[in-house]
Amino acid sequence: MAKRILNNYFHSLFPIEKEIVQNITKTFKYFQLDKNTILLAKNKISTKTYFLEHGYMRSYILNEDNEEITTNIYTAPCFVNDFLSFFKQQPTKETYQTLSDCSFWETSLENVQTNFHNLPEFREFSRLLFVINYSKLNDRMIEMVSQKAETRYLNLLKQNPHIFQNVSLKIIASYLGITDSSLSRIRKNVSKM
Amino acid sequence: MAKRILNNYFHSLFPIEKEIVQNITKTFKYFQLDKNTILLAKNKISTKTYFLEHGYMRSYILNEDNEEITTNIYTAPCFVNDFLSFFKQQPTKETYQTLSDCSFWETSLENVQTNFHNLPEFREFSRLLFVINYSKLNDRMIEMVSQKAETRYLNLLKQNPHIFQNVSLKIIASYLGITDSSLSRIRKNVSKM
DNA sequence: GTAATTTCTTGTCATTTGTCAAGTGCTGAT
DNA sequence: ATCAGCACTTGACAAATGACAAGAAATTAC
Repeated sequence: MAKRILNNYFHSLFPIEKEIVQNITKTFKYFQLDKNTILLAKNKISTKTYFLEHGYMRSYILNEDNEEITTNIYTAPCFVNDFLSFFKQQPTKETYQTLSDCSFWETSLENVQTNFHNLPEFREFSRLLFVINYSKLNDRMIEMVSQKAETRYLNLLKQNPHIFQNVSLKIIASYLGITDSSLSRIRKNVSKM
Repeated sequence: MAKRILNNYFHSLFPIEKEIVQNITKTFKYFQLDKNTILLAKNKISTKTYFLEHGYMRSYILNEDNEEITTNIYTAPCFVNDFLSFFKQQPTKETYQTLSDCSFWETSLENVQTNFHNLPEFREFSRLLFVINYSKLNDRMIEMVSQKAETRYLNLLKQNPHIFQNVSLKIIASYLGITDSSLSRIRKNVSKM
């Protein structure tokens, strides 16, 4: 499998030499998963870092009533990592599941550590990836506390329209922090306007 | 001013040699701010990293109705950073304000960069700090989407009772994503039980 | 192709939270 | 000492969202 998409992802984030990217990605291995497969289960320790090349994924937790709360929806191409589990080598609280047939590139914690210590460019890249993820999470949190469900729905529809063709409304609803009934009503309202 | 609290903070996070910590913190400068002072204003670029030694702070944004939404409440001792602004050198969306008289240690981006490149232990520390912050933010986000206001209030009261003695209920309410009226009613309800 | 399952919508009603306005009590400036 | 402003509470009502159940539509399994 060609690593074109993986390599391009590095270039899209910040300026970096082709040779360095190839050096970083040479340890990445390709694999595929069918729809509705668990990539990383709750309570497991993440030992790999994953790049989602094609497809859709989500992470979710179970609340006290054993309902699945979708914490994130991933649209390829992107990295899919449980930072806490991966870097602190502790069990994850979340479950990572494919929402469509997916293709991935993975590499081990050891390879990441090696690159991190040997390649300043990889450190820059990792830091940037961290910061971008942190920032997205912060934006999402601000959205959750300061905007009503309809606004959050409209923002998601605008920023990520594809997921509405590929992810069930029930999952999107739990990502928005509402029930599927409420989302259904909001969609009805919006379509009337 | 003695750097005891600052130095101890490093040791409390992970095992690290005393000499290395002293090497890291030798460039930190001490300063104080009165209550209700802006540490870092919206649209400014953060050029310093701050360690809050004593006191309480918050960060907030303005929503479309120009209401202040508290994004974070900081209880000393802790680092107070706008990661995105600091590491990408771009304007911050948030304003950082003291909620009590505060004392700080600060150092420049250049010093952080130098330490980051020269000291593997500092890289580890930074990564850990980042992962911890990311994880806290993720937990908060999950709480916001999956629990009702009363539960969020009770959790905050349990995890951080001090802030109720030091931060106004209006600010705490906006941190919890509700109005001050609602928080007042919730408190009344809870006290009845 | 048919049955089973899942997804999505909708109705009814309850609960939570917001909005606005008023009132009380505290604090700080002069 | 007084006044202005702020923090907090409360009441009345409105809006948003949830809970539950039923049914329609789409998808999946066999």
